[in-house]
Amino acid sequence: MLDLHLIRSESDAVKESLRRRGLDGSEIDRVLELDIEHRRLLQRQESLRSEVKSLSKEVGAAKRAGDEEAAAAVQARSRALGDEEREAAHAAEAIGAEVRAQLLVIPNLPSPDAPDGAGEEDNVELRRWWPGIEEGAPEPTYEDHQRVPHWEVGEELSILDMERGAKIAGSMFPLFRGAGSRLLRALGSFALDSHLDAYEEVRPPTFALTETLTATGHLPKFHEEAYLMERDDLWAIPTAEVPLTSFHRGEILAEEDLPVRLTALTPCFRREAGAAGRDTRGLLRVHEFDKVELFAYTTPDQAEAAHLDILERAEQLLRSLGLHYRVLDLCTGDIGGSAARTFDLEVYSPGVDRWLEVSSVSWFSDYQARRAQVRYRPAGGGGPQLVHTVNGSALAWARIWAALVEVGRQADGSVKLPEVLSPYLGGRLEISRP
RNA sequence: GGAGGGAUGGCAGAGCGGACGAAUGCACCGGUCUUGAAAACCGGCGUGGUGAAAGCCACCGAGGGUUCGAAUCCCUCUCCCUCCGCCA
Repeated sequence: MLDLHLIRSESDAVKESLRRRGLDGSEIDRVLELDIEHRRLLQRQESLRSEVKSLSKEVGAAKRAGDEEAAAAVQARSRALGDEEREAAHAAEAIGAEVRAQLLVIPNLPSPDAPDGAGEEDNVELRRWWPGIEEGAPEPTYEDHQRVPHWEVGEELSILDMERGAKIAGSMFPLFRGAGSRLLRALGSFALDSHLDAYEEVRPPTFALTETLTATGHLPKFHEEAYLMERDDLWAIPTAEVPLTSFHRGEILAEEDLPVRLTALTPCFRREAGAAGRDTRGLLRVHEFDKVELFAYTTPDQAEAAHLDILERAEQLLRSLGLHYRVLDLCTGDIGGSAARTFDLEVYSPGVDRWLEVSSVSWFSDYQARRAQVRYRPAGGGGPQLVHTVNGSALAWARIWAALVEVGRQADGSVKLPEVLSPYLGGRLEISRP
């Protein structure tokens, strides 16, 4: 969430910044209004409280002096004030809760560097890459045998079985089998191994508490998007960003320990509630998929470098897999609520003739850190400061799987996989008809 | 799942109804001493809210309650430890 002090002192600048996201500023006015009332009530409560406390001390002193009569008199006064104080406290608490609820749904301020725009169509393509581009190869065109959607390739080769997935869990829960299942596992291991030079591998829980999803900004606003296990009040994580952001929740880190870099391979669960009926085929949009996440807690000064490091690592994975991709700089209208700046990576999928989002690399400034209360003690002294958080997918593997089997499809229907995966596939880089 | 024991500042650990935001030790930061360091000694050393400031308020796992007054008493919950049962 945003800093309430900043909203008070720079309300016009905050509104101006949020206007770039298409907000009209009324939510800021609402917070300011509530905040003024909250502080008024708080002051009243605190002064009553202060008086009760000093009277209580008088009672103690009188009793010690053996003056029971005086003690009883002061007690009576204090009791009356105490009742008043309780009322004031409830009033202050109620409106304080409103302030917090309102703050929780106000999105982050976009970075000044993020391009302006209203929606997806205004995102800025920064660059494209394809195999051989460095040697001057032209942007690839694709053969007819590559123009087969992955769900058909998957069925032909018995490596993806959406029907059985649906039988087990309902539609949009994929089931990989045989060489397809092994390919998915290979991709995850390959990605994790690629980052162990700088990132600590973590295997976090797959379910998380409400607080944990609130810390990243997934709650309260997007509760429709996440699976909830009501009986135990646990949410299925929509991304490893959720548990990783809470790894240090409520902690104060030493500046010397920053940046803290973590990576995790987890399943990700999404209800896709707003997307009913769209992209229902194959792996374009599924309720469960595996993803490797790269994550860092940083000082504000380290954030940009950490953000670019994750972007570079995600791109490097795509290049080593030989996939045709593009990098988008998301416009202010398309950036997620918690982020200040986001780059998306999209892979070209010849079988469905679309660019598929396989990574989203975001800088959250202190927005999530404030919600999660993750701070660091500056080495030069002074009070604790909020860290910055950055993260990015590296990568969303179901969609990569889809692109690989389409791009790698040969004229005879078999699929050729990239060389880098050889160690993870026992040297079997070809998938052919069973 | 059953039975017990815990949770206090960065760490360890006292306090168990009034002068306690909290003893003491360690760690840490200044200073004295020293050629320098160590030791010793002196001083400092939590977080947040509110206020122009002085100050005031909150926080002893979390949430409720009792009381003039709660770290301390009561209730609920969470987590940790020990033992038993069950289990991949």
